[in-house]
Amino acid sequence: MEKSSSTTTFEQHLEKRYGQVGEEKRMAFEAKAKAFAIGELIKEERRLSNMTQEQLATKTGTKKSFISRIENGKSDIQLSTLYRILELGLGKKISFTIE
Amino acid sequence: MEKSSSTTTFEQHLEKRYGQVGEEKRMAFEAKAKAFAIGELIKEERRLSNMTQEQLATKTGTKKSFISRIENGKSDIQLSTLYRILELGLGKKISFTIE
DNA sequence: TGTAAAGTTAACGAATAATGGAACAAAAGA
DNA sequence: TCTTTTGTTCCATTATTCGTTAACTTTACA
Repeated sequence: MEKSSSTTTFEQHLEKRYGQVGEEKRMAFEAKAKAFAIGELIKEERRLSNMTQEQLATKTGTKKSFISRIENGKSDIQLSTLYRILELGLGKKISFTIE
Repeated sequence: MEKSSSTTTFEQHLEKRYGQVGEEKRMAFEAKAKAFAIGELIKEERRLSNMTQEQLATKTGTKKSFISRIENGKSDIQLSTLYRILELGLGKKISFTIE
């Protein structure tokens, strides 16, 4: 069920999570859904690394409560936070694709 | 000189801008350099779209001064800001790759 | 050259992310 | 079931982005 490594567009995440919806409705929760999608990605990677939220938190110098909020898309995090979690915490390389 | 569309890792951006450097030195300015790299990406895309900072700012509901700060890596922006600029402002789709 | 357009920087409040702690809920194991 | 681990939510405080104006610098071009 877990993907081991992936390129995931936000649209794909939306699709996977909410299914096909109208363009208008989509716009409504897009921002929230995107934050959620990033969180989902982090959660997946963390689990693949066999880490608890607390371990990830310790490694990135924060607390498990913060990790939880991020994974559940409840925080509009800064780019540096994203890097810290993914690279420092999970040892992953992250890159952007713009098209 | 301008790339029309691209997948760019932060490392590639670092290489392009600072050349090969020692691992320790790199760590020192990594965060700053990454913010800068994102800014560079945005600047490239904006220029390819033949827009001024002011036009981009208007389109995304902010001011040119803020766009300038972002493009020059002086602000550790939030994810929502990144989407707003790239998608709403420049009509680009952005996706992440984690490896 | 001079002038206007485009871009940069500083400074300021307002909004909000980041942080830490604690209490609670859910999941996993014995 | 009981116990422990793991994860979630809430609260208060601190730190920083965001939005904005204004002044300054650089670039473009007649």
